[in-house]
Amino acid sequence: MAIQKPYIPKGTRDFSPAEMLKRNYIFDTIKKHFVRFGYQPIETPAMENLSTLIGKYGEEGDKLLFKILNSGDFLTKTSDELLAQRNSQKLTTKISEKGLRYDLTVPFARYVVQHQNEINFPFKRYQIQPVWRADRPQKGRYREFFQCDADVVGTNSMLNEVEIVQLIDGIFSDLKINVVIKLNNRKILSGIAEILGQADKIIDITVAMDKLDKIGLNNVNIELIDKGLPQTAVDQLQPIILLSGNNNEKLASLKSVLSNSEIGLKGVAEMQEIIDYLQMFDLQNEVELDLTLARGLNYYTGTIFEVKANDVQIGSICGGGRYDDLTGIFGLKDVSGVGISFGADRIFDVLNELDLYPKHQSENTKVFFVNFGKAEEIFCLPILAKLRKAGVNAEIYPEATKMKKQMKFANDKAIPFVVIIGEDEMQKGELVLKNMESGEQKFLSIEELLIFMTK
RNA sequence: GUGAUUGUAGCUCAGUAGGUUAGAGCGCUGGAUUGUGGUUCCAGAGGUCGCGGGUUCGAGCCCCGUCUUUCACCCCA
Repeated sequence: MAIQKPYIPKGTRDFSPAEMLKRNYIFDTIKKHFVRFGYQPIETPAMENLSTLIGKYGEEGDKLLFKILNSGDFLTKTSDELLAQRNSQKLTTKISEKGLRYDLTVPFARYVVQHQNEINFPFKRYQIQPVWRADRPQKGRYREFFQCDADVVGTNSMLNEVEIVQLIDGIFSDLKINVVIKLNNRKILSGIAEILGQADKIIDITVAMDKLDKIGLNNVNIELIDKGLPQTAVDQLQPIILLSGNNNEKLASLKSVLSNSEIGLKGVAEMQEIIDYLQMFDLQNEVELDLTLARGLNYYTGTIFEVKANDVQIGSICGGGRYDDLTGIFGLKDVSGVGISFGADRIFDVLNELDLYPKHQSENTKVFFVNFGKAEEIFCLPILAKLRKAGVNAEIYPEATKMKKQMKFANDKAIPFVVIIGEDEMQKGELVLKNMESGEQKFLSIEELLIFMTK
């Protein structure tokens, strides 16, 4: 058989032990904060029924779903007529019934409906799992990536939004990434469209406004005209797009601009409540009310969150919002929820670019024993057992090879301490502990080693 | 999905106008140093030039296809 060069599918990646240490640091940090706010873990299958997924992410999203072929000889059950049509979309529904999940929110909605009688509402759940999108890969964009979601359903309180901002702030402070936390409210956007007399064009308006940073005001206006907005409405929109000042000033202006829009005022009131509450806390990162923030309008109905890293050019690393009726499509009405999703892979890229990882990863081996032979093994193994029992990650080289090779092994593995026990040490009842970073060595008794490694 | 772009040693990259035996740095292996890694010195190993086809006396280099990479748009974490 011909030898084939191994490779992995487009947009996917392998992660080495060193990379996994870094990734687990991210996951552990995020998880720690989720738990601290009372979120509980769930997991859902990698694949869902296509009927669960299709139509939830818009037309674009449907195209990006990975579909799984049915088992068995499905073509024999397909009519010649259908095959002759060569209509991929139509054929797909006959030969594929399952797909890989596209995000964690829709599977969560499905979960809530399916398990509604077991769930204790308000239900706070977190979920850290991979999702798949048949997108064309580019920077910060993969076909398989992890999302870390925290959502709470069954409560309308703005307290949830306040806590989510605290959660975001806590996580990125811990990861040492400087971010700006952007907030907006879909109701405010609706109000703006309403006072412009363009309620039906809300999506076009917000999508265009969202590009302000990227393409500039002129191009935004061109796009608005392009989408059929009258010049008068565009003119009326200008002061809103360019709204400046601090959050309270922005809210005050909005309040007067939106005075004739009930929904708009509701949005302003919600935002005001969140901003007021947040003033009680000493947040590490900037919180900014940004009217040009649009995001997934597919299901968001209230607050919208988005987080951007200040020091790295990459898409948003975290985003979410409130949805009033996510579970409605699965038959459970009036369950409001709000959630946030951390993009672990982009956070990984940001941390790599800024090299913000802690020096020593707690998952790594802390102390390494050089192996000199049988007698030394017998002497060392009980010490290793004691260390491990005390919670110290420890290992011994499995063979009595050249010391140089063993030292290099420990060095390559970034192990901070090496214990050397040969004939001399066994006789004297002491051991040599080498600090691999400073190169310094000292003699210790076994008891002293245990105390040193566990402190 | 649209338009570009990339691929040569484990990694980062040279490779002249198409010419005989494809190079460097880092890494790797061994030695200097049989109880000391990370620094230094010496030596060595390592290549279907992404894959398939074509043009040519001759292709890493030119042409076509394909896969992959990166980027913009769309959209998004």
